Amino acid sequence: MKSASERFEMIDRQQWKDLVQARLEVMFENSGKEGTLPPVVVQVPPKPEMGDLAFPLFAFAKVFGKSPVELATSLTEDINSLSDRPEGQAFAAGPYMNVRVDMASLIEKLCEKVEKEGSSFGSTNILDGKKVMVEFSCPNTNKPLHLGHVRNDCLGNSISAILKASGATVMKVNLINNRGVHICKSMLAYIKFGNGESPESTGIKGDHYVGSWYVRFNSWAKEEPTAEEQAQQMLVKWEQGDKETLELWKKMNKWTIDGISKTYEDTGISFDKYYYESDTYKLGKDKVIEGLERGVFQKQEDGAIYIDNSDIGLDKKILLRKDGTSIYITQDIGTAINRHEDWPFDSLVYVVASEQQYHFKVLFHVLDKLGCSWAKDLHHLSYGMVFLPEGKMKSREGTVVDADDLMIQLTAMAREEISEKGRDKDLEDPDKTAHDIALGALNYYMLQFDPQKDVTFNPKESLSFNGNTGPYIQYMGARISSILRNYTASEDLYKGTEFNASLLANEEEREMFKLCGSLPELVAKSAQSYDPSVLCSFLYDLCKIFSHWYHDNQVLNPDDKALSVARIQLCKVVLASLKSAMALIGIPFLEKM
RNA sequence: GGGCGCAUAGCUUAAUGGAUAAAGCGUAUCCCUCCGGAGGAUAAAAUGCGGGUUCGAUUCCCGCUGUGCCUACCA
Repeated sequence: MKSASERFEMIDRQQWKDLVQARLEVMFENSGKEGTLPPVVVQVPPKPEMGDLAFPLFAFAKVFGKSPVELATSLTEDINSLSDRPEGQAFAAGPYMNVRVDMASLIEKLCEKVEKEGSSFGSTNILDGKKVMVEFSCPNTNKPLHLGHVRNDCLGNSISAILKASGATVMKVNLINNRGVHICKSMLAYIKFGNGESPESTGIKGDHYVGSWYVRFNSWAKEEPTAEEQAQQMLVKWEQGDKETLELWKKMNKWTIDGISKTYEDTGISFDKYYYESDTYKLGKDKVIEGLERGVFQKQEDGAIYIDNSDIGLDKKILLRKDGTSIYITQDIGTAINRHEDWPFDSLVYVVASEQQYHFKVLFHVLDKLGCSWAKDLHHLSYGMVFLPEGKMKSREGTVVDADDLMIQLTAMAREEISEKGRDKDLEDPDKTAHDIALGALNYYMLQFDPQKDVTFNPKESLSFNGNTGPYIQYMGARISSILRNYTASEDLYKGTEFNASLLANEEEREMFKLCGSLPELVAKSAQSYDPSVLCSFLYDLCKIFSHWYHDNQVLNPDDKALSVARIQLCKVVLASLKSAMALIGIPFLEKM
């Protein structure tokens, strides 16, 4: 059976692979030797001039009693003598047999496909009919977003777009963490020292304003030993529904959420549904008790309910406190079950940092024990931590990279660069362009690495628009757009000239078509591995080849109309591929910049 | 202590068990009478240590060293 991604391949590797396997078997039979042949592997040669497909023959040397080099020679002869082989040429390359496929027909097919599919080029149907819920962001309402949240948001937003492009119906959900003792801390500091001020009266963005009281609490707590206790008492009052406490809580929550919403808006992040922890934190308690009654959980002597995880090699985990109140995992059990009842998903993806891997392992196991057949459909998209050169970011010590500050800084840098390059007069709205460039830089930076891996953010070195960056990608899009505008302006010159795909035959042109043609399988791959970085690499590779190519190859040349028309076709395919992939990783496309 | 990761050029990152380990930044040197130089070209520079599996290991296995996270009746 073919794997999902192979259905989108422009070059039919499977066909070649089957052919090679079949011919090797014939050769083996004719040799009269005994034994079984190992399976054929097909790979991509490391350099374009080595062809499009490669078949290493090392593994066959032993059974044939011949060197891989000899095998490559005879296999190549055999294959090239076949009249009904797929279009293309085989050639021996040391211990490999490589294949150069016939590009002209592939190019024509690809151009048609791109023309037909337009901005949806690259999408696939591997998840058709699937309902996928993606939970991400999940901020606390006691402080503004920092770089760690930004990685989460970019990933969640991008992976949702990628899943959608794979045919799934996606529900993006955010669970606002708006209760708990940490929330009470900023409230308490505000009561003590706030003097009734507000974001409006101080002109400070709401989330930053509340965050400043959280910081204030922590400095106060260093002098005041009862501070922590007072915060705890406030939480008790909150849980008892104390009117004044609730009112302040509502007011301050709104300040923060309004502020965070602005950040979302500013960074292109959106959700289909918001959940609030204050509404959901009690869910799950019944489920845990139910589990106890069914004997899948146990009760300690002091009354706390726990699950024994020794069957999966983990420690036991408390699920309900001895006083009967919920903890973090109790709530997650409840919300998962609740969500599945609300919107029966085929899959639920939690975008949460790797530090919570243990938590999710336990959570999924608990749900499985509770008899949720869909527990196997839960996926923790665990991403690595974002560190600064000095180490981990700490809110309390003020060593965080603030999300808003970062955007402001990037936007200012972009705006300055626009002026420096004298582009103001060419742009309709230089400020908006600057903002889009900042957004491109941010998203590309956050998504270019393997999500699993920790990243180090060096502010000085990371904030760049040159080299392997979002703006570089945007720039190539703008340059191609510019060429296409020039073409349109002089279209009369080229009227009546037919597109001839065989004029696009140099290595770079072949490479670009091959790359663009592989976009659907790359989108499928990024969906299956929950990894947008695949698309970042695609974009960068494509732009790099295009940059080099158009530096040496004039696209528009009235003296050679056929060549110009062919190259314009290439530009169109590249541009469509860029646009599609950029949309999936949140890089705004710019006609001009 | 136990569990889960990670270790590739000076720095930040790539590389389905296969061909000369790929880029960006930084460094050095070139290129605008050429569709917009946020560009292009050239150069120096790397698989932590020790075993194993394999025809072949950056990739898989074991040990060591270093490093990060988790190991709450916090979230």
